[in-house]
Amino acid sequence: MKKKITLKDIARELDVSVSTVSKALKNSKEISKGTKEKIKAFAKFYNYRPNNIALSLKNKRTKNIGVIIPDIVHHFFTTVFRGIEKYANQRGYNVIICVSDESYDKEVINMEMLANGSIDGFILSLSAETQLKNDFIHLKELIDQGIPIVLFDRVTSEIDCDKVVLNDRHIAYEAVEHLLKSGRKHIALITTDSYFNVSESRKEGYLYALNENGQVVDSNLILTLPYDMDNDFLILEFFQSNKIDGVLCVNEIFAIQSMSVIQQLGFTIPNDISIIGFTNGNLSKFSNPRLTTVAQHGDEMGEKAAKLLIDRIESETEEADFVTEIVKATLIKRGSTIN
Amino acid sequence: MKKKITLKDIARELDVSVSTVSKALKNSKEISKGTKEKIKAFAKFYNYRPNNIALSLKNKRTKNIGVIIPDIVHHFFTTVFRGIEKYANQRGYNVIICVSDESYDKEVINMEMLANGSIDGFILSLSAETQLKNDFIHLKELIDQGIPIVLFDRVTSEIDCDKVVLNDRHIAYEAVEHLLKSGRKHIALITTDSYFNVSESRKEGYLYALNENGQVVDSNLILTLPYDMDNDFLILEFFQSNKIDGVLCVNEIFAIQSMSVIQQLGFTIPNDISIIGFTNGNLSKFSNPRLTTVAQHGDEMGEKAAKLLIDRIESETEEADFVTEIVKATLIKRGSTIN
DNA sequence: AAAAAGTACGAAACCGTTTTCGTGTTGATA
DNA sequence: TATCAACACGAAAACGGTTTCGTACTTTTT
Repeated sequence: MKKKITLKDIARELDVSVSTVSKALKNSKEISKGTKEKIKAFAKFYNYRPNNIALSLKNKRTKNIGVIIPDIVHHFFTTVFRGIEKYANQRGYNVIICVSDESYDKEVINMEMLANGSIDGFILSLSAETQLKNDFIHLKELIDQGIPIVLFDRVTSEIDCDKVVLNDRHIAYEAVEHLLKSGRKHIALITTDSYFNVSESRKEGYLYALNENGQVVDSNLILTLPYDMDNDFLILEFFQSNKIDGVLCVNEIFAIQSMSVIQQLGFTIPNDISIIGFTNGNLSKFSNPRLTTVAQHGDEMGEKAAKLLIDRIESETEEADFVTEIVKATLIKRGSTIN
Repeated sequence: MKKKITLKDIARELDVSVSTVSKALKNSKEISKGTKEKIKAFAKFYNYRPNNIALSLKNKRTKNIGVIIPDIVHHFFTTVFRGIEKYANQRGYNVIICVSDESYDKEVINMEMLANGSIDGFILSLSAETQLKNDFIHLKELIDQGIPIVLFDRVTSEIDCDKVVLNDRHIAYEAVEHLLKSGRKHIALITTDSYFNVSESRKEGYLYALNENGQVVDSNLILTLPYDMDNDFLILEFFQSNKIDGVLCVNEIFAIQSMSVIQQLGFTIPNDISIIGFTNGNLSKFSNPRLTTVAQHGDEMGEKAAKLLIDRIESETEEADFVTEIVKATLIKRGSTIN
């Protein structure tokens, strides 16, 4: 077993001091050419690599960023994470990830675990429970300690920090307009409980599009489903008891479930009923017909969030103003709507 | 801004030594009751938390584990990761994740970045390129340095370490038997290039099941597709030019693509052709008909891998023998086969 | 009353780096 | 020949903890 070699080991073997070794490896001009070469050769031969932990302690920089997301088995979050990881790696950062599981307590515990020196900053998307409780002291305390935070997607106006969000309202508007343009008259919305700020924004876009186009809003055509439950029956009932020719769903699963129910009821898509979903994941890509959907560009959100965070971590000058970056969603038109 | 408080700060304020503070907070009997209470109260009031980095340096234990996976936007890997994260957190470990992107070089770079003190051990699934090159010196070197490694799913016999794998061969056998029992005679296999050990095992199971049941193996009925490409046309051609009444696909995407092609060709599922896939993700759950598939129990694999790793990290006694744990897959029977 | 034992704390080393501040030696300058 | 840079290196502090060992003081034992 070849144990990792330290500066001290090199110093001992070469009969110089630790400081000389350190300087030689950093190419300091204080050290003579000969000594430098000798030390470098030795270090290379024994594959010396400085110990990250010691560096972190010295520099008070870990080069780690913490990511807290509500769920990892979820297409959107994984794409965001991929963007974060890719960008962070490019800048020499590693990513520690914790899953809050939509729980306030886990979010708090995870953040506290990491905040004691393990990371230089956080990127997070609020858990459902946190949004419901509307309690953000844990975030405030960390910010108060000088730890930078970037929120993405599920954000809150209660916290003053950098944010990355989707233009949810506008893209929902655009989606509904797309339905209207193909002659749809009875457009439904299938959404989640409104404590998700994203659902709320999408609903606003939906309502706005109807109003702008002189449609009356029928509240019966808005179905609010609990998050992540088995709601096939509710959806079935919804389509049975309402006259609907177009639907906007705030996520991919609702859209696929609706598609299944609609086909079960003997309607054809998109002729009888058009559907648009959110999230351009495998479900949308491989459904039959292919689902028209809103691509949220998670990778881009992740990269933007990571850039904001790392820039702030590395900024010497205190406190640039906080910014909110808006990622523009794209409506991907496929077979579930008439184009 | 309330900076984090250190032992030194407490010592200074309370006019005692750093060692006294440290001992008091650890409830050492060396310290008098009064002093302990005073120090604890102060620490609590100022919300003292020991610095993880300093602890890591002292203890030579980071309480971090490194996870290297080929892809994060992938149902199976995310479920494994969820299992790892859940178990590791329970035991007080954090998880640093790096994505190799199926690239050998990235795998090496990521591992080297983390190996210099950032983590206590690795859990990884080999990248496609690594399996293709069949080059594992990076793993060997780390093991040689005393860093424990656990391989899962995409493993290799070249490396002697703890492993967690699925009983791929057996479950493929079982899947094919399920098709045979419902009277299928012409069972196809859609698989990936054989440098993936898992695909190879599944193929073995397929062949074995046919042989055991007195079926002749028709090599035309084995379609090998490049990984993660657009192969709709190849699949179409495959079903057009062969008489097939049952298919086993080594992943979910191939299964869904096949389903789509089959339906496009006017066949009905499962009556004309039965399908079985691998991975019980959303695609399988929400397809039409629902896909009979092999549940790989990623969560369980992740938990097992994390347990193996942490046990080894924390084992004082050197070198227990390496084990290979086998997770039993389950065939989930749904509408794409006849039961 | 002297010796032994117990109590409560501090000093210092250590983990692996970086960095500041000497310091001894050499060669050049006045 | 005394003075002064320049050169090449080492000692030590610092990051924030833990832990071993020493010690002054008090209490118990003989």
